[in-house]
Amino acid sequence: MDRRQRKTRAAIFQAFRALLAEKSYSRITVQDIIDAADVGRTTFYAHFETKDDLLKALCEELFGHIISSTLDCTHTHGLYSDKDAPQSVFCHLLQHLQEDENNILGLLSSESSELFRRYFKASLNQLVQDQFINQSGKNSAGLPQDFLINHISGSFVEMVLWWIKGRMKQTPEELDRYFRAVIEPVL
Amino acid sequence: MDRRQRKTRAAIFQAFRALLAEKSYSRITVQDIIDAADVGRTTFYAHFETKDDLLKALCEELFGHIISSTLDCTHTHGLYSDKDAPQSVFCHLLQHLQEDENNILGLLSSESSELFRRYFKASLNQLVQDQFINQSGKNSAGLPQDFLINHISGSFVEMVLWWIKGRMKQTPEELDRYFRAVIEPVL
DNA sequence: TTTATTAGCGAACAACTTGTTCTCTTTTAT
DNA sequence: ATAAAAGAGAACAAGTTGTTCGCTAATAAA
Repeated sequence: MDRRQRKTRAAIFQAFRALLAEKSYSRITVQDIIDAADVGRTTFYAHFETKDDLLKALCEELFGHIISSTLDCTHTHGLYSDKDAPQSVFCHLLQHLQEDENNILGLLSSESSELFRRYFKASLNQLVQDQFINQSGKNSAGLPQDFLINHISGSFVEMVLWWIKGRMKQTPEELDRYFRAVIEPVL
Repeated sequence: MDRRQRKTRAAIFQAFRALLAEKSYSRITVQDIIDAADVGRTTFYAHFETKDDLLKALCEELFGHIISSTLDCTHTHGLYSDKDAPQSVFCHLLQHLQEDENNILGLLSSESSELFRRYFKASLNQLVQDQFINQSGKNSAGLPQDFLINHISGSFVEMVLWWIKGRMKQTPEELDRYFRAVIEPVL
């Protein structure tokens, strides 16, 4: 890929993140983005079809990175098979999120970023589903598998949002304990 | 209130709902609404400050109705105190949602209706919080109370969305059973 | 190093959206 | 019957979107 393209793409992403940190997605205009990124209008539309397209690309980049990195640690530890492992998959995820604080969390907490939430959850769904299918074929209490998957990833997203709104006072380890407490009983 | 105002307000609400059923909130313009409601531009802005304001009003109307109706039944049955009551609070809620299928569910499932989700969850939060505070002062496993409240209402919203996406194949009673199965263990 | 290719710039553009401000007409309450 | 309130309708500035022009500069390949 052309160096110019890389630079432009990076500039747009960075500008977009900075803007997302200060105002809600729906109020950010393409004009804002190209002003902040200091690129021409034409250039923006050469890279992305729409603003939504940009958000999608950003989500894929961020979550793709986090999830794949988390999946790596899955090969050694199961989802929750090793009950007292200091590094459960979800704890790993939370740590990543904490590290990416400036990038991701502003995004997630900003109102109306429904698209962002959707990508986050979609990534989680896949992660959880992989774990369920590869590991335990049994679902407790006759609950539909997709219901359970949805419940787990949905609860996780909700928890993370709650965490952010509360200014992230808890450590990833604490949060992980909370999450285990409400999820393990249903596994 | 003036009869004209009532009629106008109703027309706008109805037009708004119809539009929400067919396209996403973010793509609905004020122009669409006033065309569908057949009211003047001035009239719309005399009633609502912005489009968001309209959504807020609609949410308050819909959820206010459902929640308060559900709260009534709370006085007889506790949240889950009467374990096998045919009418738990959540089941009650789900039945209401099913009845309002055409109105509410299209709204909730439509993409980007983050505001709508927020109001739904805010209403639920209050409902759950009331139950928690009035009823049992003990939270299991040392989980923070607001975490638990968030977990419960968040899970409920997620479940409802999952329900809708899956074309509402389950009955409210079935859903209620699912929900109890994943929530009761943490109470 | 030269050259063809590609990316980006900047301006202009039509089409649309928003929210406001007029004037004029109709409905309502009293 | 009449004053007050609500709505219609048109016009408006300001802003947004996505596209299309040439024109310039960076890049990769020869």
